Amino acid sequence: MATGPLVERRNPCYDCDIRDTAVCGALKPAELDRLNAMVTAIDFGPEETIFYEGDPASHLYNVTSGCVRLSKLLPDGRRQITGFLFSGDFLGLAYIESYAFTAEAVTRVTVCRFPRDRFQALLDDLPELERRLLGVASNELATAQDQILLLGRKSAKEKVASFLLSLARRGHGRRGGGGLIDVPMTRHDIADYIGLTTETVSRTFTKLAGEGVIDLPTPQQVAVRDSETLAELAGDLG
Amino acid sequence: MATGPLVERRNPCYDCDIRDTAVCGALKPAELDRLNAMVTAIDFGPEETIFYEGDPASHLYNVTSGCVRLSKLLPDGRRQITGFLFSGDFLGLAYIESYAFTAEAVTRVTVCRFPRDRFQALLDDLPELERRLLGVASNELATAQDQILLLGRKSAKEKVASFLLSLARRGHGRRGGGGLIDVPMTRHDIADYIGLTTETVSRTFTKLAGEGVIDLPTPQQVAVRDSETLAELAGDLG
DNA sequence: CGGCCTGTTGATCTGTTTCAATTTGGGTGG
DNA sequence: CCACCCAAATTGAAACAGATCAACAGGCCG
Repeated sequence: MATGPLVERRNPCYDCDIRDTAVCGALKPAELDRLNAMVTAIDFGPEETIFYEGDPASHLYNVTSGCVRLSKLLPDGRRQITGFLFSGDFLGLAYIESYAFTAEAVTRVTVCRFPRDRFQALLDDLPELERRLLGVASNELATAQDQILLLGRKSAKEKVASFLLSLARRGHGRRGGGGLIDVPMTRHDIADYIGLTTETVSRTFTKLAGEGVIDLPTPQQVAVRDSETLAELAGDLG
Repeated sequence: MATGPLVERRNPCYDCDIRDTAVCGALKPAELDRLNAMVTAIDFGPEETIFYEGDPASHLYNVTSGCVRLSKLLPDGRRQITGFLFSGDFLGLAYIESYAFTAEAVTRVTVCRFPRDRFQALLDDLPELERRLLGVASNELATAQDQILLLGRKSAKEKVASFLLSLARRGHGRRGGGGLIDVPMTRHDIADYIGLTTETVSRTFTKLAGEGVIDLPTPQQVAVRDSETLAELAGDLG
């Protein structure tokens, strides 16, 4: 399980695919220059670690492609995945000295990395950016609360249905079109995200397929057959 | 279950107990005047509703005394409490049009209420305040992630231990001193917070008492006897 | 070609829920 | 002041969802 970046690139802002959707979208050209001057684009291979829980929080990140998982560990090794990030998602939003979770690449991943102190300084000059960050934080909070509802009160089937729906909505898989969901993470990752075991996740997928709600062309692809029922199973929106 | 404020008071900022600890602590006297001009202090009795999930998010709040619970409902009535708020806690942090959860008074509660639009306008002029709000959001996010870990991966006993520790740390009960924790919420509330049933919560309390980890002088008071063991059970800090 | 990781499926086990009383305690009206 | 009333809490027995233990299949890489 090697860690460390595969590739580093300077001045990536000017040909950024996601500039408008990410926090940087708030910036005027001159401001973008300032941001660009402090950013490094980095690639990570699957299973590589971006940072560990407890590391000094020296950088902020923006995911520009791929899928990242955030996780926390209990002393005995039990793992909880607190979130999956996709292209456009912000990472490292925390006014604390060290990261509260580990961030690892699920697929091949590209991130933009900003030194925290310099980003902070930029924030002082750009209330626009800070406003945007507050919006990001607010969204993440709402997402976290949906996940709390899921973990605390939903059955295995409801959890899986909710998970698939959120993937369908957020996962920027290229094939996102006709109800075909790209599932880049393993059953184990999914289990650690929705508070189940690998076996239960697998069984639930199989059962949903048996009921005609989904198809499983491959383990990494889910075709939604009956989105009506899937949404109903999910209970709420999430 | 009557709702509605018991008492309203204007210009409450000048004799505010918690001004320094709350977000308002960032303000200079002249700025405090502006805030004071838009704030109303409101009292709620136990079980009264401050706002409902889905209501237009017209106000922001600061809890100045008592205990508030935030909850979400599934269509069939299952409830998940997403958090308890105490004196000094901010409420309504959400850049969205409607509240994502219901807020209800657990005890008698006093809140300071700000109209959202006017508060927003104040924010435009006071980057200091916005910064502070970002800090609040960041803390809430970290707390939410701890709760996700608890809900997804901890046993009933670990959940209760973690809950008690967080109460001991956050609950501003006057008697907070010598390991005596004030537990203002019912077993049912606790259950809906940590993803269990009332019965399991009750049994777990009893068991912890039987093991000499805690004492239960009354259902609303927990005396920590062996904080070492309690912390170990909680697993992490949370 | 062989080994390994991921996923699936089966059989059993168990922590927690569910269902069902019973007890406790605080508030109220006589 | 006391007796009653009701909600909250506790305790017990039975049921169940999901975990655990175990075996096996398929795909990918060396």
